[in-house]
Amino acid sequence: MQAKRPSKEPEVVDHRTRVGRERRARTQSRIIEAALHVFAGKGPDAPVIEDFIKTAGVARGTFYNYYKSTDELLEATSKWLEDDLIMSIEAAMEELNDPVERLTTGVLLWMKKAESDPAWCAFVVRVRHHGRLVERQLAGDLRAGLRAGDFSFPSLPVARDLVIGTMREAMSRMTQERVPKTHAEDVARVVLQGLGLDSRMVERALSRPLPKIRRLARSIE
Amino acid sequence: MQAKRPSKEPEVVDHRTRVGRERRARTQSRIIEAALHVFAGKGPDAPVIEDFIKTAGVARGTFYNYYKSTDELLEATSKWLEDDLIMSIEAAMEELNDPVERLTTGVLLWMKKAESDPAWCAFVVRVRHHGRLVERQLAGDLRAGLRAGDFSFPSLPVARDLVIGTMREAMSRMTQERVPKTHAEDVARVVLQGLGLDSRMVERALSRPLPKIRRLARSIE
Amino acid sequence: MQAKRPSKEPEVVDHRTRVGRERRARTQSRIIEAALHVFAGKGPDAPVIEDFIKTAGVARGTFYNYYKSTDELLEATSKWLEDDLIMSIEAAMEELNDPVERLTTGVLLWMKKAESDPAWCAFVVRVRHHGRLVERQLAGDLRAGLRAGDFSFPSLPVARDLVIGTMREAMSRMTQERVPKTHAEDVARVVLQGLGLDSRMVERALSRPLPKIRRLARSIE
Amino acid sequence: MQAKRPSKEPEVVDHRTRVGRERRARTQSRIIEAALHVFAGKGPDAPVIEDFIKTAGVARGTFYNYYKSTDELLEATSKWLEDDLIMSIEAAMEELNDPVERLTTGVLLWMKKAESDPAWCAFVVRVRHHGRLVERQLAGDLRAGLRAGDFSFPSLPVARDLVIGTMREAMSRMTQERVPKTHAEDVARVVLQGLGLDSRMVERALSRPLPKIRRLARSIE
DNA sequence: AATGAATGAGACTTCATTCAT
DNA sequence: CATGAATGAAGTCTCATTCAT
Repeated sequence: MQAKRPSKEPEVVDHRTRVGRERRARTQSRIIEAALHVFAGKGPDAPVIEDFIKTAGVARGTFYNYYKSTDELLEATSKWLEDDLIMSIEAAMEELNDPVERLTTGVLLWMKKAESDPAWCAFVVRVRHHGRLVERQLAGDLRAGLRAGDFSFPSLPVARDLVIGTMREAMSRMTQERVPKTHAEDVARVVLQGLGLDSRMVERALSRPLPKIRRLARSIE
Repeated sequence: MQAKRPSKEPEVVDHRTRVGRERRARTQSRIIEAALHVFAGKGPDAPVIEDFIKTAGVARGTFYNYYKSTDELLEATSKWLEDDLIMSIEAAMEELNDPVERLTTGVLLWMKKAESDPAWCAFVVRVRHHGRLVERQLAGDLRAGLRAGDFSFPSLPVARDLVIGTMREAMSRMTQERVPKTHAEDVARVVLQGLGLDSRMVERALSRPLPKIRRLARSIE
Repeated sequence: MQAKRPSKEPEVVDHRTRVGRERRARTQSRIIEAALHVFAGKGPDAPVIEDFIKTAGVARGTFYNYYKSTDELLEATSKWLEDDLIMSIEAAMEELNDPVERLTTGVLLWMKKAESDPAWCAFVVRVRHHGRLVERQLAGDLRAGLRAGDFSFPSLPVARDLVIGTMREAMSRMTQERVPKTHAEDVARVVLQGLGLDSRMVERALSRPLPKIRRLARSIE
Repeated sequence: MQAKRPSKEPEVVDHRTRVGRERRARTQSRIIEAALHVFAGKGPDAPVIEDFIKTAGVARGTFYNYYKSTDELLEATSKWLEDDLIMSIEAAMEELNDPVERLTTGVLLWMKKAESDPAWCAFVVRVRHHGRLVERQLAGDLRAGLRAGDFSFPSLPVARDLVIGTMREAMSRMTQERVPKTHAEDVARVVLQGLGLDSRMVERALSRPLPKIRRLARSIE
């Protein structure tokens, strides 16, 4: 009650502001989601603005209200995907400590996600994007597993190439042909073998139940 | 002097024709070699005609005397590289029969070539080109090694992903950072491990001397 | 308190209407004042709506509540400036009759105003605006001075070019470099000389005290 | 005769090169000449690429083979005009030494040129372009005339404003209305008066015959 | 009135392709 | 064949204008 100000104004402004912000957020989502599909289908270089706006159903100018170039949009899409990833995979792995278990779980969840979310899979394959976080965690697990004597490989970078490279190719095939149900497991198996894990430990690692992840598929239609 | 050469060519070739033909061959070489570097540097999509003609030092119109589009040039460059590869690696492997030995040798020679020919390496990485021949031979060796009981992996396609993917990543890193002298060997080691080869056999396979190959580096400067 | 003002406005104005009207007037002022600065800085063609609304701190749509185009805004700004000018210079000259005195006073006051109001100066220079009134009065004074035998020049239009042109260039320089305190006087001197005024009369004209003007600087900050 | 080289090639190349260069020069001329008219008509800001290419009769892409922006074209056009000016006016004045004579001649020739070349006149008025050279020469003459005691004005910059400003306004009017035959002379007269030149000297300066100039009108149609 | 997101016409710019020499 | 100027379709980008809230 301290002020007599004609409290109509602030209300109105707030309402308008809120509505505007909501609309803005919705449009931005539509563009990013369109971008995900477009990039997944055509790669990072081929798409033209037309592709995005037609897919998103917005006007040419609207695009530029949000992004100055396709590069910027690519960046934003990658970032968005990474956030999504953190919500699904990274979070689930937080509680795991054993490097072998972590690595196994990581590969399995990643491949499962690729299966359940073809757009995400295609995007990662074509744009060759994977965040810093993934690389850092992978490097940590590899190093720890090596020290613990579980792994046996000649150098960290090459071990990393094995893990990343195999998964990439495996995902690449997923965008082109049907893969068997055991695909994720198969990939994990050769990767663990390649890292020099004892075959009994491979079996044990693969027999453990997977932790639940918050959502496997993104909500975008 | 012009008369004595083994002359697969038809005999009656007057001076002007010969000069023309040689010039033609020379110009085409310049364009292809330029293309190799350009594609290696910018990938398959980004380059524009300007890039090729500037690098090759020819006129705009000259380009179209040889290729109708950058796609056709990419095709030609790939083909040329494949011929080159056959002359260096495939030939050397013709005499080997044991699948483990063949696979080991193949990986090692491939990585050595990548080391000694950065443009080739960059091209393969960026353009993601590798010929049918390579895939076919690889598939054959994997199948044979599996049947022979040397290898142990859950499926042929995944084994292929392991080999190709690991090498690709390893080559990709070669275009960006310096790698140790043992790089080729390191890569071969994790790949063989990943295929389930017994560790003693891995050592034995890696200790064999490499066959000579006709030339490691292409002649273009 | 609201009741007592001289109230040219119609009497029965309820509170809401009055608030609205005041707000309207306030918004319009903000836009016009912003426009003055923007036009002064960028000239009449370069500015875009964005410039005006950002400077005025209003929303895009608000602009169109007042003006349909930047041209209309330019017109309005010019008009506003002219009104301002009448309140400052024209009014002060109403009482003068001698053409030489009027012309001298006009030039001096005009240049003084340019000194004291850089935005106005820049606007006049860049937009090349000066109202009809000024031209008419100038023409009258020139003709009268010529008839009276004080001036001596070959033609009215050329005399007008001398006066207007010299002042414009002098003002243009004021927007770019510092000018001495005597600038206004210096300009008046060469102009009077150019009009063929006898040198003793030039001195006499310049020694007369300037009439006061209502305000030299406009009230906008 | 010194060399046996198959002197066909150099010939051919030379011919082609020469033809190409000639065509290039011709196209560039067409663009510049079009630009002169377009800028003269619309000022420096309003024109769009379309205006130039339509006037010049060249394709859109051709424009960009020569200039990256309308600004660059404006620059080039100004430069070209300046070269033209040097060939017509500056050259004719080289032999004159007396500052009064030089200044009188300069003003007269300039105004004559403006009369005989409306496009040039309009360009100078709208674009407000005049080269450094003109300013420098003008400053020199004003200073010399002041020292010699012929001129009498309060400051060099203001004298310059008088000369430049008066001529600009006079030229501006020439683009809008018809001016009498004596226009050039009239302008010179008030300018000289304004600089404080004694009236008898004004008459004498104006009675001297004008030097011939190489060409008054440019050759472009 | 005021707001600001959305719009699309119209500008700019690139670049593959043609063609006369 | 080689040359490189000219071309114009296809893309990018800006900005005046509309409109629901």
